[in-house]
Amino acid sequence: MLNKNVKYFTTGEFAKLCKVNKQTLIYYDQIGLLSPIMKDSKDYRYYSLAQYDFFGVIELLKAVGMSLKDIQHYMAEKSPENFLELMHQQKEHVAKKRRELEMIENIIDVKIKMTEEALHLNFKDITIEYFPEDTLYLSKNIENSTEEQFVKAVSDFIEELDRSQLDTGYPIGGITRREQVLAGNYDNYSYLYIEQPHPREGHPYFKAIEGEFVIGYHVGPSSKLGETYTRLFNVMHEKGYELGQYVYEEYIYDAVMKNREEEYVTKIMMEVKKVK
Amino acid sequence: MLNKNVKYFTTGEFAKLCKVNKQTLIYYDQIGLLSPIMKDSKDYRYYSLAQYDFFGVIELLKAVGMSLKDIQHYMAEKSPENFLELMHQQKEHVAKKRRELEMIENIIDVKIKMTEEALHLNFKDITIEYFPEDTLYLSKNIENSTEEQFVKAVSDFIEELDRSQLDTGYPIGGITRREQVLAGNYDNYSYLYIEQPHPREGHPYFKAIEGEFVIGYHVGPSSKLGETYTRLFNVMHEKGYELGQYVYEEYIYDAVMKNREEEYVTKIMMEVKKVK
DNA sequence: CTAAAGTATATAGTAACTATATAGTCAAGG
DNA sequence: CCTTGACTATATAGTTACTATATACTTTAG
Repeated sequence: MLNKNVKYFTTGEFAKLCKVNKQTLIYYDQIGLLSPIMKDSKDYRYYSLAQYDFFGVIELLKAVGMSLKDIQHYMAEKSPENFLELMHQQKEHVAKKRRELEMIENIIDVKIKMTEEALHLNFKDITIEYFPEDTLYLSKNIENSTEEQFVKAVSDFIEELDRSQLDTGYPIGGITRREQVLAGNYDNYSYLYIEQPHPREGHPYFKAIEGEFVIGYHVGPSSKLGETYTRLFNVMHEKGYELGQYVYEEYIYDAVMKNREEEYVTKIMMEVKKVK
Repeated sequence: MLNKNVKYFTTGEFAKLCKVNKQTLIYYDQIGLLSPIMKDSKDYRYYSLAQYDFFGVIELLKAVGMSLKDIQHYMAEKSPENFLELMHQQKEHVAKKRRELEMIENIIDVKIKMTEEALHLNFKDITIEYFPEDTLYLSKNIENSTEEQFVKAVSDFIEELDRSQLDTGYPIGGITRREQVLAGNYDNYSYLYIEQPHPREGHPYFKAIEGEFVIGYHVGPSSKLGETYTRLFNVMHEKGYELGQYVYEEYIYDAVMKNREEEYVTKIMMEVKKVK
């Protein structure tokens, strides 16, 4: 490269150039990945500027997730052809990682939105709110399923979220049919769901109907859900509403809760309509 | 969350759900990061679906680069406020990492382009080519610099490339003034440069002039550059050209070269103009 | 009732550094 | 010339976040 016969860098200088620990260069030398172009009689290491380019390639390959061992193997039989192949592979790989980061950015936005909402929340309030139409991704039907079927359905659902990148950062919720709720079977969900603010083509989505919902929060174990449902029903009747077709339950995000509160909080959203 | 009083997942089931090694869950339990909601008399672990959400947050925080220790510290004093702050920090952080990946994608494209060019190259050929105007980012002037000044200039230049994200994947080259070349001082560069195919605002760029260039390759140590320059001058004169203002030298990328070729290859691009 | 598949603990190994301890080298100032 | 501080070196141990292995107990399917 430049003035390569003129000046060498000591380990310290070269480490500074490469922005790594001096020990890292010594380590790379030890494993034979990048050895100084020259060592003097006192075993002092000297690097050339050309080796900075070489280090740059190591950094690039590391950045795309290759192990030092793999990098070393590649370097052992490098050729323009091999390098091209490697770069084409890694181009794909990096693009995938970038898309993953973009997903994470979306998830973070969702978490922020959800947490901000949670901050202004009083778990004792029961409200009636209008929700616009909302797109949900549903699990297969799990009504009246056995434990095993339920576990399998959950696994499949989560598997599908992963494979199709449908994990939006929203919590996984459960949908219970009106009839089950009225019979007091609050845990007998018909579907699991996850909200999809930006639905994509090619998936069988479910549209939650727009309309009015009675919203309340259940604090405590699900065995006592009945008490909260009773409170919700009371408010519902008072205000002149009757139960719609589905009830939606979501778990309020654990990582957000204050530590000492050991209790679970479940958000309950009941579809309702005015009594005629 | 869902049916939380109904069904627990065994370590194996939960590991499958979370797509991690079973041992990883045991490890998380050991360090107290994520312990099963319940252990039976035989010390079998049982996880709830709510803990899957919790695991998801751990994954998210891991994905943004937090250490398990930091995650643990956060979890020890989690609150909506802390979580919000964390998410806002990490949003920035992730965006930065995404931009880094985007840069890597660009660099990979450049490497592919360069390597494909190198594949069709015969180092013995000397050609005359027309180059359109090209934007370069230059180091400070290093003509007649001492060794120390040179090392400092290189460090500063690379530092600046890093800080301003000007590392495009193109090699770092050197520009020599016509007078130095004619005097045989091929190593006395006036500037270092790196090509900037997508120049950004706010940087003092140098425009390499468009025009015709004599292109040749020097194989071997820079001490023998003179021989190659002589060949280039011969071709230049034969074709009725004279030397322009600057000569550009680039090192042909080491990681691309076949392993057994120990020699350095330098690409030399001489600005030339027709003799009147 | 046995075999396979699952659970547990304990321990060691891994990658890619990173830190520490000890010792030799060199350049600058008194 | 000598000392001091900033370098250099090697050797070894520690770190993180797993991962693998060995051994033993438990559950489940045929």
